[in-house]
Amino acid sequence: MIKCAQCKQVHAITKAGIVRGRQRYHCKDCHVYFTLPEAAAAPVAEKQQAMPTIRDIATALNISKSTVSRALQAHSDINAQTRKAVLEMAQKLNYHPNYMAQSLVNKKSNTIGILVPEFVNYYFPALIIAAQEVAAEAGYNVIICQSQESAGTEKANVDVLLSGRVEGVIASMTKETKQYDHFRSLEQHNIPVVFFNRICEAMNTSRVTVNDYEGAYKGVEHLIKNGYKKIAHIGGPPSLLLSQNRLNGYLDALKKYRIPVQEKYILPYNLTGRHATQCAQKLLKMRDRPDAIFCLNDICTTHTLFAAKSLQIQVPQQLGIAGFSNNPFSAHVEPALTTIEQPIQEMGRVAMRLLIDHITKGFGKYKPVHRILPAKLVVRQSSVR
Amino acid sequence: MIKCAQCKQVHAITKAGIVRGRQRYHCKDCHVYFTLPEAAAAPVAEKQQAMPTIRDIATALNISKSTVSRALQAHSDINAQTRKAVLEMAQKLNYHPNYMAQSLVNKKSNTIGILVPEFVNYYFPALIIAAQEVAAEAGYNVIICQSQESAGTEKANVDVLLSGRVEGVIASMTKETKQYDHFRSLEQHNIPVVFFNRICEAMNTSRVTVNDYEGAYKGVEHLIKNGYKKIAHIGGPPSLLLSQNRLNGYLDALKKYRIPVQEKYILPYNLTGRHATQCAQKLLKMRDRPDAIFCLNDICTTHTLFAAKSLQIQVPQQLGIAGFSNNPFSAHVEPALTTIEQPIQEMGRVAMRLLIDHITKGFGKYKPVHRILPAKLVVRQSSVR
DNA sequence: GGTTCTACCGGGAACGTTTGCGGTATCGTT
DNA sequence: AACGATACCGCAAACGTTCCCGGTAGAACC
Repeated sequence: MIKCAQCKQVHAITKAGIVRGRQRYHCKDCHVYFTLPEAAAAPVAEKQQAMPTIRDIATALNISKSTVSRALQAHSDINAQTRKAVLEMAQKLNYHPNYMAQSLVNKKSNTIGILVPEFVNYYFPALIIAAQEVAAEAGYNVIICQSQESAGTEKANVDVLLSGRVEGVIASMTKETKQYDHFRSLEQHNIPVVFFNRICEAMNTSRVTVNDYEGAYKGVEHLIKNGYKKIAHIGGPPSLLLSQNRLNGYLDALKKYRIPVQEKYILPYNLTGRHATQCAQKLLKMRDRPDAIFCLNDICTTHTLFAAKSLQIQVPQQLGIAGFSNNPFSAHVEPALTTIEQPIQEMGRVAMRLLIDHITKGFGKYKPVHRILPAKLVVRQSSVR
Repeated sequence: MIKCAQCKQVHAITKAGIVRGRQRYHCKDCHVYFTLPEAAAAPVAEKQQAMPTIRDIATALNISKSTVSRALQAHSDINAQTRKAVLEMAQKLNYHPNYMAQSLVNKKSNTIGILVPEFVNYYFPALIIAAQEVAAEAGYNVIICQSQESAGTEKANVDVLLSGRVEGVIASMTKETKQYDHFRSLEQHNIPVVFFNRICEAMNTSRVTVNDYEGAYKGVEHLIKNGYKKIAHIGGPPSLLLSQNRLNGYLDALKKYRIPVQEKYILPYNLTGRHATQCAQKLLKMRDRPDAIFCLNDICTTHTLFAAKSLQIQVPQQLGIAGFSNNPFSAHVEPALTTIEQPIQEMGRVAMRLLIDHITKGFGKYKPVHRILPAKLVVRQSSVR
């Protein structure tokens, strides 16, 4: 129950925007706007005196702050002695330059945005950390945004990145994103974007993906060569390019080996574990049951494996399964999963390196490139009988 | 080969500090300081014109920037029409407030530091992402720093955080950190710190750990109750409190069940996979071989398992093993590992929530708390015969 | 002794915000 | 008609930097 800051009443309060993360309220009676006082300036006031500035150094040494600034930057026309004195005083006062003030005047935030749909799976966290690492080496901080598979929050996240004045963004789209205005808005502000994994076809930006088509092709080919003949595919949301590419790899492998495509064997799943299980069960309970399933990813493969086990279907004897990603657990389940290795960390590093390259080269001067990392087939027990 | 920016010679160049992440050089002949030109101001200049400010909105509407600022904040004494006009113009110009300028005047960075030793294992990335998530919900960005198990870079990282004017830090120490001046310096600047996992005993800050002692005790007790009698322990670096606590749990469990402690059965390992294997082999090649090993973590347990397999030692018949952490793969190796579950994500969330609580309460007003999350025994095949 | 050059330093504007304080209409009241 | 209250808006300082421009001292030169 929020009370008005003035009349102390509750009844006429409405929310009125958010300022710097804090909810702002409006009292229709008093016509007054206010935020809750709690996290007010109290701790800040204390903090302030503790943080010295170049001005403090300057007055302590009785010189100007211009000189201090230059001394700290090792600028050429500063006497060695004064420079020494400044550095010592900075040390003594425990001075730390204020990055935000520097960024403001330099018009350079040293910040890069990372925009991903979710954190629940192993994939994105691992990639983010790898990307963050190369950003840090290049002197950049990162702002991490999670769109939670919602196009709306994705848009809001781009606003945050814009306000943070990020110098570039690496991004992976939501599965429901169909409007690209927010990404275009980055482009308009000359902020380079590199898409990875879930790329945006409509945008002419750099991209890094794994070779989804080839990976799926190899996986299905492997199943065929191991004698499986009725190969199903649990795929991904058709909106994602990677789903399409993997599906095409699946289809072309069948075509190549003259295996007729059965529509009923192709199921798109919505990337949730529940649905993966449902799809697997649906396939496995068919009268004309497939004898192999190629899954979109290892999460899906694992659910398929468990579904098969609970239906007393032997893997790999009665059912061959293979997936995509080579998640860390994939080698350790029983039987171990055949999969297409996706170099997660490497993707993150490559995307970040590309982006930093674009940033330093300048927005106008680079040609977008599409880096396709090879997809390697890793054969384990789940597909070999 | 760096050439002087002036004389174009190479011989008299020395490094002279770093400015905003870029190496600065000094030519002793020309007495000139310079940085490499590449990443210069060129792209920035383009970027500038594209980013509107409140001034742009003000001139477009022929009002003052104060009014614009207040309108954007939904301040009380702004006319509804002008406010509407401002918001529309902001929309039209694609305005985004500059967070750095706001931070500068508000003396509030809305940033939190995360300081961890490494990214190679599953543990820290998972925890970071979980912590970042709750920070984001509260309107904070994070700066992630990796000390790479080096006390020196840990210190340097704290400087970065200080310069970023972070409002708080969650941290996990390096295994070699013995000086705490850098953490004290955070304290001096009234920046709250919450340690997790690898806590700093010397500092009176909040802490969140898993109950290491109890976990180890339960694990060893479980081994004893399953008939193992010669139980070894591959522990961690003695410098870390968690190593000590787990060791004590191990010792007390033995004591409780009147099993004599054998010094030779206790090996500290340095957290690398190689060394884990070495320790396991050393134990398993003893004449008086232990019949069970309790490991510091599941990484170590896995190496121990593989060492046993390669020595043809049957697990769990000839050797019982158990570990700590419940890594995602632990359930899937063969045999599945008995382990002490460590709620990683929960630790990250708890630490971040505690920190934000401290920040909003104000530095002076909170009492440090020690949150000890329960350690749950997860029994699987590796320890049951 | 005047001139030029070099080495070094300071003043002050600028970056994009917020906000205290003061100002000016407008309106109702007496 | 004079007054105060109210509603709304602008001026300018401040946040902590960087950097252009100018200034001054001493040295070197003719």
